[in-house]
Amino acid sequence: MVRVVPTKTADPGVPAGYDPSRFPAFAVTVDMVILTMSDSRLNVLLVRRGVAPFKGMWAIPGGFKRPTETLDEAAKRELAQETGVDSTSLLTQFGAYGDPGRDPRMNVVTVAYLAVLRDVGAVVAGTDAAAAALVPVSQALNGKIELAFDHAQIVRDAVERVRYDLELTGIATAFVGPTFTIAELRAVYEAVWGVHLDGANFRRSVVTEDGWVIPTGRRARPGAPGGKPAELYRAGRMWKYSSPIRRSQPNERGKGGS
Amino acid sequence: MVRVVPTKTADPGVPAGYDPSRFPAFAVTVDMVILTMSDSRLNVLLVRRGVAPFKGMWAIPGGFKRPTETLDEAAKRELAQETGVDSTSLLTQFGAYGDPGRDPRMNVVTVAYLAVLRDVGAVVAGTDAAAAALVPVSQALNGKIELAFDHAQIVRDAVERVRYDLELTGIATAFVGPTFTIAELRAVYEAVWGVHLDGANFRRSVVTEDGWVIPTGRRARPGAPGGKPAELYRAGRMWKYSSPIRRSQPNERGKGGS
DNA sequence: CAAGTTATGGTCATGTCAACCAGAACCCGG
DNA sequence: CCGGGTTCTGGTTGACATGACCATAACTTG
Repeated sequence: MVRVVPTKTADPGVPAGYDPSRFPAFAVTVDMVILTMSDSRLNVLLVRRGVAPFKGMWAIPGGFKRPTETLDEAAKRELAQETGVDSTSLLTQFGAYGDPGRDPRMNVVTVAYLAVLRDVGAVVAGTDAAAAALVPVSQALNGKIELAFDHAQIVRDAVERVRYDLELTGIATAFVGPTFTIAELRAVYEAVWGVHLDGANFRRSVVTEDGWVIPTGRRARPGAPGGKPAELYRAGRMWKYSSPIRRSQPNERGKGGS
Repeated sequence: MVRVVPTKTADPGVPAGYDPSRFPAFAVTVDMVILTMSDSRLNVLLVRRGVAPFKGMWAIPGGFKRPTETLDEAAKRELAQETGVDSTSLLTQFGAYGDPGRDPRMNVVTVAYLAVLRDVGAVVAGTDAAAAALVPVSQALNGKIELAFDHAQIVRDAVERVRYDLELTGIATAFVGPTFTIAELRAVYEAVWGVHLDGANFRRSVVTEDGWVIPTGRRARPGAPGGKPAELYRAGRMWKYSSPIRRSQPNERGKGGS
């Protein structure tokens, strides 16, 4: 089954029939999937294209990588350009897309980044409404809103990635504000996973995972329907791979996307 | 904290100061980290570079992406070219690398793929020993073997990725032959994670996860030191995210990488 | 003040998993 | 051929995690 192909193994980077000095030229772009929570739903930041191709259509923000910067730097620059947020920690590269013809103008390979932010409603409100908007990911994924290029697939992959990261890392705190209640944190899981979690059990899991959330002495004011005021926490360390809350299908009523 | 940046949001893909029709040109390559198990160690396939830059140094195989093919197709083509193996299922894209200066010749962005194969010793044996080799990843990562470009980092990231995938997917069966014993499968986990797992408990976890391994009636012949002949299995379906064996630090003596 | 709502704390039953033990089936050396 | 060593296989047990559920606290509105 494993055969030997002796030719070319000694010269990586040069496919047969190609002159090493003449390589196909590509444009490299960095595209950002900026996710946020608004009214208990997962939203993505979209911009309306002002130039051809796909002029007037919605797309995720992005831009050309410059030869003098790294991919991460390009992503950070784009994020700051779009939202004014300057934080590198919550930027995650999650995929590269290079299908031929994905950009009708030229050969473009794009590197996709995922950014998780707390409510960026201020950006949309302050900007020309036609230029940028936060839309629920459900609308962007079911075709309600048609996206330019292959951006629908990119958003789909980003959401899938954040679903995993929610379980494997402490990324959930990036969705909420600098101080938050356990219920707000639970709303993140419920929105992203599309499930319903028991409040009491969720709380126990979160507070026993020590170092993740840190209690501030204060309490939040209850909402309209009243209720006991919730304790306020702030984010502690984000760990890699320690799994605070686990996704499970057997119980926990809800959709539980399998 | 969130400020409005009205300029340019309507025109994604065009950084300030750049003419849209004149974008920086990059070469796009696809590099492969081909991992395999040899004598209970995790190995990576390296090739010796025959041309400048880094001529004579070890590197991971790769090549230019062609404008007419997708990234996945380019990876599949490269894998077949290097090993003769033609299987797309075990190819995973895991990262893109575009630091300025990573290739002294020109601006190159590379998309890295991970391939997990059962022993490809035949490939190396059939090739000129100077042209290709299987080396333990430990040697490639601790600097014992110096790699060209930023390939050391790419290999490091690939190993980290496979450590995760081992827990989250059924990729472990890709390391072993078409039929295998539970002990061989356990050796994969032990080598990749650097831990020691209890044989009895491992077996129970594997066989209860139904559909993953399928018993063939046959048994393997014991090795030199004897022992009860082990039952032979073949790989069943590979699932996504169902976690057969879990990584844990508290017990299971060994290094148990944290 | 009563009813409704949310947050928080606790109990309990179940399931999972690591640790451990025992027997089965092979090897080798004497 | 027999006994010790080794590996594989199956079973038991105890600690712990987790889901389901109940009770109380502390707020809201009417």
